[in-house]
Amino acid sequence: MAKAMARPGGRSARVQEAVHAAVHELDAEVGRDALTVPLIAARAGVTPSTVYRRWGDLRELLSDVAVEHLRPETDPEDHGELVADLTAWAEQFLDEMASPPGRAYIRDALLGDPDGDNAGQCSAYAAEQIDVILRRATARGEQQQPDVETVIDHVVAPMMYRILFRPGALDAAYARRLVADCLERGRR
Amino acid sequence: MAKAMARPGGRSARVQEAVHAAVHELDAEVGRDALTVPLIAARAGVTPSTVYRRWGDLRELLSDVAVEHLRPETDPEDHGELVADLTAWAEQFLDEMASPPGRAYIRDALLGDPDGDNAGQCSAYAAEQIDVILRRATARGEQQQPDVETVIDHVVAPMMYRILFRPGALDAAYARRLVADCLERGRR
DNA sequence: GCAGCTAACGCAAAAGGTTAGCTTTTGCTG
DNA sequence: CAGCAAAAGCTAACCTTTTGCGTTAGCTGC
Repeated sequence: MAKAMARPGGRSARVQEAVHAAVHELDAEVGRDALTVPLIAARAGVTPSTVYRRWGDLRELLSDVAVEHLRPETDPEDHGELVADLTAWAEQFLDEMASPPGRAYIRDALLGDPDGDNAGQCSAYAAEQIDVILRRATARGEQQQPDVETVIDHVVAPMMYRILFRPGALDAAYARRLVADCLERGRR
Repeated sequence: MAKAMARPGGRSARVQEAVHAAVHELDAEVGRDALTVPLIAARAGVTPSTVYRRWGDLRELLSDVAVEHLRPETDPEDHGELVADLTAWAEQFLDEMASPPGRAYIRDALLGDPDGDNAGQCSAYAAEQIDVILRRATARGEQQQPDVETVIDHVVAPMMYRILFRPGALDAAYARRLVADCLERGRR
């Protein structure tokens, strides 16, 4: 997330946008590992010292950009039933997060984040999506749902843990199993 | 984890040890953020280029050192019963990992780890400890245990997820609850 | 609108970190 | 003990990062 700006409108906002755009462009052109602050600054039409003063260093800048990529663009799809909604969402989440670019964004977001704000934001995104799904189920009158924290602990956390700490492959079946276990838990 | 050395004995080993020792000393003296490759190299009696050639950059070196810190020193304590063993281990694990130095080591380990080897090693440490606890329970004749993967998914993963992605506080009660839920799962 | 104020940016120089080519040392092997 | 190759030393160029100072641009109150 962008740092709180004392002057949200005007030049500050333009600079921030230009820098973020430059990161996107150069990431696509030269690749994530070849990014440097002077390179990004030149593309953004800004001096390097501006970037250093605003973001501190390259890692914090990339962390900000990564969080933008991890923000979900739409609400989860409605399949008419809690199990289906949650399963579909978990499958898509795992698919996106476990992909090479997904892993890179997660790492960047966690990496350049001294106070944990960006990481907290990532978690909040997932929590919001889950909350939407659970509220929908409530509106339908479905009973015995788990709460958001339970879903995070038993569905999101295992997937993220494996993405970060386990080299191996992850498939949709794993996501389905986690969701099934989690819902069964609430019914027993 | 140290890179595989073509010549495990002799100078290579001495250099590696000197550099690791220098990191430990300087970390204590000047603090984690003031560490630089030239500084570490000077303390280790080595030229910077040696460090760059062996480790690539500072982050990979710190990642290696962090994994050493995260290696458990002893087997988990034996309390005579699976529930007690697992609960005590989880409480201690959470306590260590959620502490400021613990978080710093986790971040360092994940950070300078292009291929995920170091992160995998961290996960393997936890898996080994859990395996010891479960084998003990088997030896006692306790039935209906979860397997290692289940404990990782439902106990380790939630704790690590919250440490990494949630700014908030974590207490021993959370660890106890996760263990209790996990064992109950196996018994239903 | 038009001063006055200050945060944010540009510029440039200095300091420090990183890389690369080449030489020397060191440990293994026959 | 002689030959070989891996690893470390050395040095110089390169790039990144920091820092101080002058300038611009957006707010605020009149």
